[in-house]
Amino acid sequence: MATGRTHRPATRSRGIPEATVARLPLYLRALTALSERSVPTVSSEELAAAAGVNSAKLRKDFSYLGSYGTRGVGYDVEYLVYQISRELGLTQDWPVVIVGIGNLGAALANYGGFASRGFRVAALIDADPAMAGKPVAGMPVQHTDDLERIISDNGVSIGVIATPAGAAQQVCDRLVAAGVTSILNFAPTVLSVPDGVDVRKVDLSIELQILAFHEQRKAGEDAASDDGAPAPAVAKDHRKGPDGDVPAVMPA
Amino acid sequence: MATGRTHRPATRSRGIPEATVARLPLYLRALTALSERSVPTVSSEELAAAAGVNSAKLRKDFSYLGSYGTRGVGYDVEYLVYQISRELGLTQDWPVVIVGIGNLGAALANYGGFASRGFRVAALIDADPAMAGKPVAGMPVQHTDDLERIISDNGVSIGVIATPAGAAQQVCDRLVAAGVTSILNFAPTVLSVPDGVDVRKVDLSIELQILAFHEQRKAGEDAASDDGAPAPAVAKDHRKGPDGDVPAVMPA
DNA sequence: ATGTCTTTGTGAACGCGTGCACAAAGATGG
DNA sequence: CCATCTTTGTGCACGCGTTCACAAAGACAT
Repeated sequence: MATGRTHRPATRSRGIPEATVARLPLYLRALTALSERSVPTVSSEELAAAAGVNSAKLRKDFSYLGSYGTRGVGYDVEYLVYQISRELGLTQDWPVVIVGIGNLGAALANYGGFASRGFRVAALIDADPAMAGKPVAGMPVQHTDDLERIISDNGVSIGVIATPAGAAQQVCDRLVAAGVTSILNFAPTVLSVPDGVDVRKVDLSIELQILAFHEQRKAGEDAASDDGAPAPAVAKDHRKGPDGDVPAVMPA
Repeated sequence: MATGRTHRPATRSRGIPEATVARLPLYLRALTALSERSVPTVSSEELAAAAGVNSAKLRKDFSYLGSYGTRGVGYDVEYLVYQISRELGLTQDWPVVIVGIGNLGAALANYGGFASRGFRVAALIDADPAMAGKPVAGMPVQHTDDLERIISDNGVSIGVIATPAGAAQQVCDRLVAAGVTSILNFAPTVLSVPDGVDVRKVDLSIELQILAFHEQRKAGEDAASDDGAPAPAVAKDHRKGPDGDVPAVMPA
Protein backbone atom coordinates (compact mmCIF):
# COMPACT_ATOMS: atom_id res chain seq x y z
CA MET A 1 0.00 0.00 0.00
CA ALA A 2 0.53 1.89 -0.34
CA THR A 3 2.16 3.35 1.76
CA GLY A 4 4.50 4.45 3.60
CA ARG A 5 7.43 2.64 4.54
CA THR A 6 9.84 5.32 5.50
CA HIS A 7 9.30 5.15 9.20
CA ARG A 8 11.92 4.47 11.78
CA PRO A 9 12.40 0.98 13.13
CA ALA A 10 11.34 2.42 16.43
CA THR A 11 9.65 -0.63 17.75
CA ARG A 12 10.29 0.36 21.29
CA SER A 13 6.61 1.16 21.26
CA ARG A 14 6.23 -0.44 24.60
CA GLY A 15 5.50 -3.81 23.15
CA ILE A 16 3.06 -3.12 20.33
CA PRO A 17 4.66 -4.26 17.07
CA GLU A 18 4.54 -1.89 14.15
CA ALA A 19 2.73 -4.46 12.05
CA THR A 20 0.01 -4.64 14.65
CA VAL A 21 -0.35 -0.87 14.84
CA ALA A 22 -0.83 -0.80 11.08
CA ARG A 23 -3.72 -3.24 11.39
CA LEU A 24 -5.54 -1.55 14.26
CA PRO A 25 -7.25 1.01 11.99
CA LEU A 26 -8.49 -1.88 9.90
CA TYR A 27 -10.04 -3.58 12.89
CA LEU A 28 -11.46 -0.30 14.06
CA ARG A 29 -13.23 0.25 10.77
CA ALA A 30 -14.77 -3.21 10.81
CA LEU A 31 -15.81 -2.79 14.43
CA THR A 32 -17.36 0.58 13.75
CA ALA A 33 -19.49 -0.98 11.04
CA LEU A 34 -20.62 -3.68 13.46
CA SER A 35 -21.32 -1.07 16.10
CA GLU A 36 -23.59 0.84 13.73
CA ARG A 37 -25.54 -2.32 13.18
CA SER A 38 -25.80 -2.70 16.94
CA VAL A 39 -24.00 -6.02 16.99
CA PRO A 40 -23.05 -6.59 20.62
CA THR A 41 -20.23 -9.12 20.35
CA VAL A 42 -18.05 -10.61 17.65
CA SER A 43 -15.73 -13.59 17.51
CA SER A 44 -12.15 -13.34 16.32
CA GLU A 45 -13.11 -15.48 13.36
CA GLU A 46 -15.88 -13.16 12.20
CA LEU A 47 -13.96 -9.97 12.78
CA ALA A 48 -10.90 -11.38 11.06
CA ALA A 49 -12.98 -12.21 8.01
CA ALA A 50 -14.39 -8.68 7.95
CA ALA A 51 -10.94 -7.18 8.20
CA GLY A 52 -9.41 -9.59 5.74
CA VAL A 53 -6.83 -11.10 8.04
CA ASN A 54 -6.03 -14.36 9.76
CA SER A 55 -7.95 -14.92 12.99
CA ALA A 56 -4.91 -16.05 14.92
CA LYS A 57 -3.12 -12.89 13.89
CA LEU A 58 -6.05 -10.81 15.05
CA ARG A 59 -6.13 -12.49 18.43
CA LYS A 60 -2.41 -11.99 18.85
CA ASP A 61 -2.77 -8.35 17.88
CA PHE A 62 -5.45 -7.82 20.52
CA SER A 63 -3.37 -9.63 23.08
CA TYR A 64 -0.81 -6.82 22.84
CA LEU A 65 -3.50 -4.40 23.96
CA GLY A 66 -4.59 -6.57 26.86
CA SER A 67 -7.14 -9.26 27.35
CA TYR A 68 -10.35 -7.81 26.11
CA GLY A 69 -12.17 -10.93 24.98
CA THR A 70 -14.35 -13.47 26.72
CA ARG A 71 -13.64 -17.09 25.97
CA GLY A 72 -16.56 -18.90 24.54
CA VAL A 73 -18.19 -15.62 23.54
CA GLY A 74 -15.87 -13.29 21.71
CA TYR A 75 -15.18 -9.58 21.96
CA ASP A 76 -17.50 -6.84 23.07
CA VAL A 77 -17.80 -4.54 20.07
CA GLU A 78 -18.30 -1.22 21.84
CA TYR A 79 -15.60 -1.84 24.35
CA LEU A 80 -13.13 -2.86 21.70
CA VAL A 81 -13.93 0.19 19.59
CA TYR A 82 -13.15 2.33 22.58
CA GLN A 83 -9.93 0.53 23.47
CA ILE A 84 -8.52 0.65 19.96
CA SER A 85 -9.53 4.28 19.54
CA ARG A 86 -7.76 5.12 22.74
CA GLU A 87 -4.67 3.16 21.79
CA LEU A 88 -4.50 4.93 18.43
CA GLY A 89 -4.95 8.29 20.08
CA LEU A 90 -8.25 9.01 18.38
CA THR A 91 -10.01 10.08 21.51
CA GLN A 92 -8.26 13.38 21.19
CA ASP A 93 -8.42 16.00 18.50
CA TRP A 94 -5.60 16.19 15.97
CA PRO A 95 -5.33 19.45 14.07
CA VAL A 96 -3.77 18.86 10.66
CA VAL A 97 -2.45 21.23 8.02
CA ILE A 98 -2.39 20.46 4.33
CA VAL A 99 0.38 22.15 2.38
CA GLY A 100 0.05 22.38 -1.39
CA ILE A 101 -3.51 22.98 -2.52
CA GLY A 102 -3.36 21.71 -6.07
CA ASN A 103 -5.57 19.01 -7.47
CA LEU A 104 -4.54 16.49 -4.87
CA GLY A 105 -4.41 18.87 -1.94
CA ALA A 106 -7.89 20.14 -2.71
CA ALA A 107 -9.19 16.60 -3.00
CA LEU A 108 -7.66 15.77 0.37
CA ALA A 109 -9.24 18.84 1.91
CA ASN A 110 -12.62 17.69 0.66
CA TYR A 111 -12.06 14.11 1.65
CA GLY A 112 -14.43 13.16 4.42
CA GLY A 113 -12.11 10.55 5.83
CA PHE A 114 -9.97 13.21 7.37
CA ALA A 115 -12.48 14.92 9.55
CA SER A 116 -14.33 11.81 10.47
CA ARG A 117 -12.03 10.24 12.99
CA GLY A 118 -10.44 12.65 15.35
CA PHE A 119 -8.64 14.60 12.64
CA ARG A 120 -9.49 18.19 11.89
CA VAL A 121 -8.16 20.18 8.98
CA ALA A 122 -6.87 23.26 10.75
CA ALA A 123 -5.51 25.07 7.71
CA LEU A 124 -4.81 24.86 4.00
CA ILE A 125 -1.52 26.35 2.90
CA ASP A 126 -0.21 27.14 -0.56
CA ALA A 127 2.74 29.04 -1.96
CA ASP A 128 0.77 30.63 -4.78
CA PRO A 129 -0.30 34.16 -3.80
CA ALA A 130 -3.20 33.86 -6.23
CA MET A 131 -4.62 31.06 -4.10
CA ALA A 132 -4.54 33.07 -0.88
CA GLY A 133 -7.99 33.69 0.44
CA LYS A 134 -9.69 31.47 -2.06
CA PRO A 135 -12.06 29.09 -0.36
CA VAL A 136 -11.41 25.36 -0.71
CA ALA A 137 -13.62 22.93 1.11
CA GLY A 138 -15.20 25.86 2.88
CA MET A 139 -11.94 27.19 4.20
CA PRO A 140 -9.72 30.02 2.96
CA VAL A 141 -6.31 29.04 1.65
CA GLN A 142 -3.48 30.72 3.48
CA HIS A 143 -0.09 31.68 2.20
CA THR A 144 3.11 29.82 2.95
CA ASP A 145 4.55 32.90 4.59
CA ASP A 146 2.29 32.29 7.55
CA LEU A 147 3.14 28.62 7.89
CA GLU A 148 5.08 28.93 11.12
CA ARG A 149 2.43 31.06 12.77
CA ILE A 150 -0.36 28.73 11.71
CA ILE A 151 1.42 25.69 13.08
CA SER A 152 2.13 27.44 16.31
CA ASP A 153 -1.29 29.03 16.81
CA ASN A 154 -3.13 25.80 16.23
CA GLY A 155 -0.76 23.47 17.99
CA VAL A 156 -0.43 21.39 14.86
CA SER A 157 1.76 18.31 15.11
CA ILE A 158 0.70 16.50 11.94
CA GLY A 159 1.35 17.89 8.48
CA VAL A 160 0.29 16.65 5.06
CA ILE A 161 2.52 17.52 2.11
CA ALA A 162 0.80 17.59 -1.27
CA THR A 163 3.17 19.92 -3.09
CA PRO A 164 5.19 19.19 -6.22
CA ALA A 165 8.24 17.06 -5.58
CA GLY A 166 10.60 19.99 -5.91
CA ALA A 167 9.10 21.87 -3.01
CA ALA A 168 8.50 18.97 -0.66
CA GLN A 169 11.81 18.89 1.21
CA GLN A 170 11.78 22.61 1.80
CA VAL A 171 8.21 22.53 3.07
CA CYS A 172 9.09 19.55 5.21
CA ASP A 173 12.01 21.38 6.79
CA ARG A 174 9.82 24.35 7.64
CA LEU A 175 7.09 22.15 9.08
CA VAL A 176 9.58 20.33 11.27
CA ALA A 177 11.26 23.55 12.37
CA ALA A 178 7.84 24.90 13.32
CA GLY A 179 7.12 21.91 15.53
CA VAL A 180 5.46 19.30 13.35
CA THR A 181 6.60 15.81 14.29
CA SER A 182 4.51 13.63 11.97
CA ILE A 183 4.32 14.00 8.22
CA LEU A 184 2.20 12.33 5.60
CA ASN A 185 3.96 12.82 2.29
CA PHE A 186 2.19 12.62 -1.06
CA ALA A 187 5.04 14.13 -3.03
CA PRO A 188 7.15 11.66 -4.98
CA THR A 189 10.35 12.33 -3.08
CA VAL A 190 12.32 10.84 -0.26
CA LEU A 191 12.14 13.22 2.66
CA SER A 192 14.92 13.44 5.15
CA VAL A 193 13.95 14.40 8.65
CA PRO A 194 15.66 14.50 12.04
CA ASP A 195 15.20 11.75 14.58
CA GLY A 196 11.92 11.86 16.38
CA VAL A 197 9.94 12.86 13.33
CA ASP A 198 7.77 10.22 11.67
CA VAL A 199 7.21 10.21 7.95
CA ARG A 200 4.79 8.06 6.04
CA LYS A 201 4.50 8.30 2.33
CA VAL A 202 1.73 7.63 -0.13
CA ASP A 203 3.04 7.22 -3.62
CA LEU A 204 0.60 6.52 -6.39
CA SER A 205 3.13 5.84 -9.09
CA ILE A 206 5.04 3.38 -6.93
CA GLU A 207 1.87 1.44 -6.27
CA LEU A 208 1.11 1.31 -9.96
CA GLN A 209 4.60 0.13 -10.78
CA ILE A 210 4.33 -2.68 -8.28
CA LEU A 211 1.06 -3.72 -9.87
CA ALA A 212 2.67 -3.56 -13.30
CA PHE A 213 5.41 -5.89 -12.15
CA HIS A 214 2.93 -8.55 -11.08
CA GLU A 215 0.80 -7.92 -14.12
CA GLN A 216 3.75 -8.53 -16.38
CA ARG A 217 4.59 -11.63 -14.45
CA LYS A 218 1.07 -12.91 -14.91
CA ALA A 219 0.85 -12.03 -18.60
CA GLY A 220 4.26 -13.10 -19.74
CA GLU A 221 4.62 -16.35 -17.90
CA ASP A 222 5.29 -18.16 -21.15
CA ALA A 223 6.13 -15.31 -23.47
CA ALA A 224 9.28 -14.55 -21.55
CA SER A 225 10.55 -12.72 -24.54
CA ASP A 226 12.70 -9.73 -23.98
CA ASP A 227 10.54 -7.30 -25.83
CA GLY A 228 11.68 -5.21 -28.70
CA ALA A 229 15.10 -3.70 -28.35
CA PRO A 230 14.52 -0.21 -27.03
CA ALA A 231 18.12 0.40 -27.86
CA PRO A 232 19.86 0.12 -24.56
CA ALA A 233 22.33 2.87 -24.98
CA VAL A 234 24.86 1.02 -22.94
CA ALA A 235 25.33 -2.64 -23.50
CA LYS A 236 27.42 -3.97 -20.76
CA ASP A 237 28.99 -7.15 -19.93
CA HIS A 238 27.20 -9.10 -17.35
CA ARG A 239 28.67 -12.50 -17.12
CA LYS A 240 26.23 -14.32 -14.98
CA GLY A 241 23.33 -12.98 -16.93
CA PRO A 242 20.66 -15.63 -17.03
CA ASP A 243 20.02 -14.74 -20.59
CA GLY A 244 23.57 -14.77 -21.65
CA ASP A 245 24.16 -11.53 -23.31
CA VAL A 246 27.70 -10.70 -22.59
CA PRO A 247 28.88 -7.21 -23.34
CA ALA A 248 32.15 -5.64 -22.51
CA VAL A 249 33.30 -2.85 -20.36
CA MET A 250 30.91 -0.06 -20.17
CA PRO A 251 31.66 2.83 -22.40
CA ALA A 252 31.92 6.21 -20.92
CA MET B 1 2.10 1.99 2.63
CA ALA B 2 0.09 2.54 1.33
CA THR B 3 1.19 0.87 1.01
CA GLY B 4 -0.47 -1.06 0.50
CA ARG B 5 -0.78 -4.14 2.26
CA THR B 6 -3.61 -6.34 1.14
CA HIS B 7 -1.72 -8.25 -1.43
CA ARG B 8 -1.49 -11.96 -1.59
CA PRO B 9 1.62 -13.77 -0.40
CA ALA B 10 2.23 -14.63 -4.03
CA THR B 11 5.96 -14.62 -3.72
CA ARG B 12 6.48 -17.27 -6.29
CA SER B 13 7.74 -14.38 -8.34
CA ARG B 14 10.62 -16.37 -9.68
CA GLY B 15 13.04 -15.32 -6.99
CA ILE B 16 12.50 -11.59 -6.63
CA PRO B 17 11.25 -10.93 -3.09
CA GLU B 18 8.19 -8.77 -2.70
CA ALA B 19 10.09 -6.34 -0.52
CA THR B 20 12.62 -5.86 -3.27
CA VAL B 21 9.96 -5.28 -5.91
CA ALA B 22 8.48 -2.57 -3.71
CA ARG B 23 11.82 -0.77 -3.64
CA LEU B 24 12.62 -0.95 -7.34
CA PRO B 25 10.42 2.05 -8.19
CA LEU B 26 12.30 4.01 -5.57
CA TYR B 27 15.64 3.17 -7.13
CA LEU B 28 14.27 3.91 -10.55
CA ARG B 29 13.22 7.38 -9.52
CA ALA B 30 16.62 8.17 -8.06
CA LEU B 31 18.35 6.78 -11.13
CA THR B 32 16.16 8.79 -13.47
CA ALA B 33 17.13 11.95 -11.65
CA LEU B 34 20.80 11.04 -12.04
CA SER B 35 20.26 10.24 -15.67
CA GLU B 36 18.76 13.65 -16.31
CA ARG B 37 21.86 15.19 -14.81
CA SER B 38 23.93 13.02 -17.13
CA VAL B 39 25.68 11.24 -14.30
CA PRO B 40 27.30 8.18 -15.90
CA THR B 41 27.85 5.90 -12.93
CA VAL B 42 26.83 5.71 -9.32
CA SER B 43 28.01 3.67 -6.35
CA SER B 44 25.66 1.64 -4.19
CA GLU B 45 26.44 3.99 -1.35
CA GLU B 46 25.42 7.11 -3.24
CA LEU B 47 22.32 5.59 -4.77
CA ALA B 48 21.26 4.13 -1.45
CA ALA B 49 21.52 7.55 0.15
CA ALA B 50 19.40 9.06 -2.61
CA ALA B 51 16.76 6.38 -2.22
CA GLY B 52 16.86 6.47 1.55
CA VAL B 53 17.85 2.86 2.12
CA ASN B 54 20.77 0.84 3.39
CA SER B 55 23.48 0.27 0.79
CA ALA B 56 23.81 -3.43 1.54
CA LYS B 57 20.11 -3.82 1.00
CA LEU B 58 20.34 -2.06 -2.31
CA ARG B 59 23.16 -4.29 -3.50
CA LYS B 60 21.27 -7.38 -2.49
CA ASP B 61 18.18 -6.10 -4.26
CA PHE B 62 20.15 -5.60 -7.45
CA SER B 63 21.72 -9.00 -7.08
CA TYR B 64 18.28 -10.53 -7.58
CA LEU B 65 18.13 -8.87 -10.98
CA GLY B 66 21.58 -10.06 -11.98
CA SER B 67 25.05 -8.63 -11.74
CA TYR B 68 24.87 -5.22 -13.24
CA GLY B 69 27.62 -3.44 -11.33
CA THR B 70 31.32 -3.08 -11.82
CA ARG B 71 33.47 -3.56 -8.77
CA GLY B 72 35.58 -0.59 -7.97
CA VAL B 73 33.35 1.66 -10.07
CA GLY B 74 29.68 1.21 -9.33
CA TYR B 75 26.60 0.91 -11.52
CA ASP B 76 26.03 2.34 -14.97
CA VAL B 77 23.07 4.66 -14.57
CA GLU B 78 21.52 4.30 -18.02
CA TYR B 79 21.85 0.58 -18.10
CA LEU B 80 20.34 0.19 -14.66
CA VAL B 81 17.42 2.44 -15.57
CA TYR B 82 16.72 0.17 -18.49
CA GLN B 83 17.04 -3.05 -16.54
CA ILE B 84 14.76 -1.94 -13.73
CA SER B 85 12.23 -0.51 -16.16
CA ARG B 86 12.16 -3.77 -17.98
CA GLU B 87 11.85 -5.79 -14.80
CA LEU B 88 8.94 -3.65 -13.64
CA GLY B 89 7.25 -3.94 -17.00
CA LEU B 90 7.48 -0.26 -17.75
CA THR B 91 8.82 -0.75 -21.24
CA GLN B 92 5.31 -1.50 -22.32
CA ASP B 93 2.18 0.58 -22.25
CA TRP B 94 -0.36 0.01 -19.50
CA PRO B 95 -3.83 1.36 -20.14
CA VAL B 96 -5.56 2.21 -16.88
CA VAL B 97 -9.14 3.09 -16.06
CA ILE B 98 -10.19 5.24 -13.14
CA VAL B 99 -13.61 4.49 -11.72
CA GLY B 100 -15.26 7.12 -9.55
CA ILE B 101 -14.59 10.66 -10.72
CA GLY B 102 -15.23 12.60 -7.54
CA ASN B 103 -12.71 14.88 -5.90
CA LEU B 104 -10.12 12.18 -5.59
CA GLY B 105 -10.76 10.53 -8.94
CA ALA B 106 -10.47 13.85 -10.73
CA ALA B 107 -7.26 14.64 -8.89
CA LEU B 108 -5.85 11.28 -9.91
CA ALA B 109 -6.85 11.88 -13.52
CA ASN B 110 -4.94 15.14 -13.44
CA TYR B 111 -2.00 13.69 -11.60
CA GLY B 112 1.05 13.70 -13.82
CA GLY B 113 2.60 10.74 -12.11
CA PHE B 114 0.24 8.41 -13.87
CA ALA B 115 1.11 9.22 -17.43
CA SER B 116 4.76 9.68 -16.71
CA ARG B 117 5.97 6.15 -16.86
CA GLY B 118 4.30 3.61 -19.04
CA PHE B 119 0.85 4.25 -17.65
CA ARG B 120 -1.87 5.80 -19.74
CA VAL B 121 -5.30 6.79 -18.51
CA ALA B 122 -7.52 5.04 -21.02
CA ALA B 123 -10.86 6.08 -19.57
CA LEU B 124 -12.63 7.82 -16.72
CA ILE B 125 -15.78 6.13 -15.50
CA ASP B 126 -18.47 7.35 -13.15
CA ALA B 127 -21.93 6.15 -12.14
CA ASP B 128 -23.46 9.61 -12.13
CA PRO B 129 -25.29 10.23 -15.43
CA ALA B 130 -24.78 13.95 -14.91
CA MET B 131 -21.02 13.41 -15.18
CA ALA B 132 -21.22 11.58 -18.47
CA GLY B 133 -19.55 13.50 -21.24
CA LYS B 134 -18.12 16.13 -18.96
CA PRO B 135 -14.45 16.63 -19.62
CA VAL B 136 -12.02 15.92 -16.80
CA ALA B 137 -8.32 16.22 -17.43
CA GLY B 138 -9.12 16.69 -21.10
CA MET B 139 -11.07 13.49 -21.37
CA PRO B 140 -14.81 12.86 -21.36
CA VAL B 141 -16.18 10.92 -18.41
CA GLN B 142 -18.01 7.78 -19.43
CA HIS B 143 -20.88 6.05 -17.71
CA THR B 144 -20.57 2.89 -15.67
CA ASP B 145 -22.91 1.10 -18.04
CA ASP B 146 -20.11 0.95 -20.59
CA LEU B 147 -17.52 -0.34 -18.14
CA GLU B 148 -17.24 -3.82 -19.60
CA ARG B 149 -16.96 -2.56 -23.15
CA ILE B 150 -14.33 0.02 -22.22
CA ILE B 151 -12.21 -2.56 -20.46
CA SER B 152 -12.48 -4.92 -23.35
CA ASP B 153 -11.94 -2.41 -26.14
CA ASN B 154 -8.83 -0.97 -24.56
CA GLY B 155 -7.35 -4.16 -23.23
CA VAL B 156 -7.25 -2.72 -19.74
CA SER B 157 -5.76 -4.91 -17.05
CA ILE B 158 -5.24 -2.32 -14.31
CA GLY B 159 -8.11 -0.52 -12.64
CA VAL B 160 -8.16 2.28 -10.10
CA ILE B 161 -11.12 2.49 -7.74
CA ALA B 162 -11.86 5.93 -6.32
CA THR B 163 -15.52 5.47 -5.55
CA PRO B 164 -17.26 5.80 -2.18
CA ALA B 165 -16.74 2.78 0.06
CA GLY B 166 -20.22 1.48 -0.53
CA ALA B 167 -19.75 1.05 -4.25
CA ALA B 168 -16.20 -0.27 -4.22
CA GLN B 169 -16.84 -4.00 -3.98
CA GLN B 170 -19.45 -3.92 -6.69
CA VAL B 171 -17.21 -1.96 -9.02
CA CYS B 172 -14.37 -4.31 -8.18
CA ASP B 173 -16.44 -7.34 -9.10
CA ARG B 174 -17.39 -5.85 -12.44
CA LEU B 175 -13.81 -4.88 -13.20
CA VAL B 176 -12.59 -8.37 -12.42
CA ALA B 177 -15.36 -9.99 -14.41
CA ALA B 178 -14.44 -7.78 -17.35
CA GLY B 179 -10.84 -8.93 -17.24
CA VAL B 180 -8.99 -6.58 -14.91
CA THR B 181 -6.40 -8.44 -12.86
CA SER B 182 -4.74 -5.62 -10.91
CA ILE B 183 -6.58 -3.11 -8.77
CA LEU B 184 -5.45 -0.02 -6.94
CA ASN B 185 -8.07 0.73 -4.32
CA PHE B 186 -8.55 4.16 -2.77
CA ALA B 187 -11.89 3.35 -1.18
CA PRO B 188 -11.79 2.63 2.54
CA THR B 189 -12.95 -0.96 2.27
CA VAL B 190 -11.49 -4.42 2.22
CA LEU B 191 -11.98 -5.80 -1.25
CA SER B 192 -12.34 -9.50 -1.81
CA VAL B 193 -11.12 -10.80 -5.13
CA PRO B 194 -10.52 -14.21 -6.66
CA ASP B 195 -7.07 -15.74 -6.82
CA GLY B 196 -4.88 -14.31 -9.48
CA VAL B 197 -6.05 -10.76 -8.96
CA ASP B 198 -3.73 -8.35 -7.17
CA VAL B 199 -5.09 -5.60 -4.98
CA ARG B 200 -3.13 -2.78 -3.44
CA LYS B 201 -4.80 -0.20 -1.28
CA VAL B 202 -4.09 3.38 -0.49
CA ASP B 203 -5.89 4.49 2.60
CA LEU B 204 -5.43 8.02 3.80
CA SER B 205 -7.22 7.66 7.08
CA ILE B 206 -5.25 4.56 8.01
CA GLU B 207 -2.00 6.39 7.41
CA LEU B 208 -3.15 9.26 9.57
CA GLN B 209 -4.19 6.93 12.35
CA ILE B 210 -0.80 5.28 12.35
CA LEU B 211 0.81 8.69 12.62
CA ALA B 212 -1.53 9.59 15.45
CA PHE B 213 -0.49 6.49 17.34
CA HIS B 214 3.18 7.43 17.21
CA GLU B 215 2.36 11.05 17.89
CA GLN B 216 0.48 10.11 21.03
CA ARG B 217 3.33 7.94 22.14
CA LYS B 218 5.78 10.77 21.64
CA ALA B 219 3.60 13.17 23.56
CA GLY B 220 3.12 10.85 26.47
CA GLU B 221 6.74 9.91 26.78
CA ASP B 222 7.28 12.29 29.66
CA ALA B 223 4.88 10.39 31.85
CA ALA B 224 6.16 7.10 30.57
CA SER B 225 8.12 6.43 33.71
CA ASP B 226 5.22 5.00 35.64
CA ASP B 227 4.38 2.94 32.64
CA GLY B 228 7.31 0.66 33.09
CA ALA B 229 5.57 -1.55 35.56
CA PRO B 230 3.46 -4.36 34.20
CA ALA B 231 -0.06 -3.18 33.83
CA PRO B 232 -1.79 -5.12 36.58
CA ALA B 233 -5.23 -3.64 36.52
CA VAL B 234 -6.68 -5.57 33.70
CA ALA B 235 -10.05 -4.00 33.57
CA LYS B 236 -12.03 -7.12 33.32
CA ASP B 237 -15.40 -5.90 34.39
CA HIS B 238 -15.39 -3.15 31.87
CA ARG B 239 -17.59 -5.35 29.85
CA LYS B 240 -20.53 -3.23 28.82
CA GLY B 241 -20.33 -2.22 32.39
CA PRO B 242 -21.13 0.88 34.31
CA ASP B 243 -21.35 3.03 31.29
CA GLY B 244 -18.89 5.38 32.86
CA ASP B 245 -16.59 5.11 29.91
CA VAL B 246 -18.65 5.53 26.85
CA PRO B 247 -16.77 5.45 23.63
CA ALA B 248 -16.31 8.84 22.13
CA VAL B 249 -15.82 7.60 18.67
CA MET B 250 -17.44 8.69 15.52
CA PRO B 251 -18.57 6.72 12.55
CA ALA B 252 -17.99 7.02 8.86
C1' DA C 1 53.24 -7.46 -13.53
C1' DT C 2 52.50 -6.33 -9.08
C1' DG C 3 50.47 -3.92 -5.44
C1' DT C 4 46.99 -0.88 -3.64
C1' DC C 5 42.52 0.95 -3.45
C1' DT C 6 37.64 0.96 -4.28
C1' DT C 7 33.33 -1.21 -4.53
C1' DT C 8 30.52 -5.10 -5.51
C1' DG C 9 28.23 -9.47 -4.39
C1' DT C 10 26.97 -12.60 -0.84
C1' DG C 11 27.36 -15.97 3.25
C1' DA C 12 25.66 -16.00 7.65
C1' DA C 13 23.42 -14.41 11.80
C1' DC C 14 19.68 -12.19 13.73
C1' DG C 15 15.09 -10.38 14.53
C1' DC C 16 10.37 -9.73 13.26
C1' DG C 17 6.02 -11.37 11.67
C1' DT C 18 2.96 -15.21 10.67
C1' DG C 19 0.23 -19.13 11.40
C1' DC C 20 -0.50 -23.66 13.52
C1' DA C 21 -2.19 -26.04 17.13
C1' DC C 22 -3.54 -26.59 21.76
C1' DA C 23 -4.38 -25.80 26.62
C1' DA C 24 -6.99 -22.83 29.58
C1' DA C 25 -11.14 -20.10 30.46
C1' DG C 26 -15.58 -19.31 30.48
C1' DA C 27 -20.51 -20.26 28.86
C1' DT C 28 -24.19 -23.44 28.71
C1' DG C 29 -27.05 -27.36 29.75
C1' DG C 30 -28.34 -31.27 32.42
C1' DC D 1 -21.66 -29.79 40.36
C1' DC D 2 -20.12 -32.00 36.38
C1' DA D 3 -19.80 -32.51 31.43
C1' DT D 4 -19.51 -30.51 27.10
C1' DC D 5 -18.93 -26.97 23.86
C1' DT D 6 -17.09 -22.62 22.19
C1' DT D 7 -13.58 -19.32 21.71
C1' DT D 8 -9.71 -16.98 23.49
C1' DG D 9 -4.75 -16.41 24.42
C1' DT D 10 -0.21 -18.03 23.38
C1' DG D 11 4.01 -21.27 22.95
C1' DC D 12 6.49 -22.64 19.19
C1' DA D 13 8.38 -23.25 14.76
C1' DC D 14 9.16 -21.48 10.35
C1' DG D 15 10.25 -18.25 6.73
C1' DC D 16 11.19 -13.66 5.11
C1' DG D 17 13.79 -9.52 5.33
C1' DT D 18 17.62 -6.86 7.11
C1' DT D 19 22.20 -6.04 8.26
C1' DC D 20 27.00 -7.00 9.04
C1' DA D 21 31.24 -8.12 7.48
C1' DC D 22 34.37 -9.87 4.21
C1' DA D 23 36.35 -12.14 0.20
C1' DA D 24 36.63 -11.48 -4.63
C1' DA D 25 36.72 -8.52 -8.69
C1' DG D 26 38.12 -4.98 -11.16
C1' DA D 27 40.39 -0.16 -11.74
C1' DC D 28 44.45 2.33 -11.48
C1' DA D 29 49.23 3.63 -10.57
C1' DT D 30 53.94 2.41 -10.63
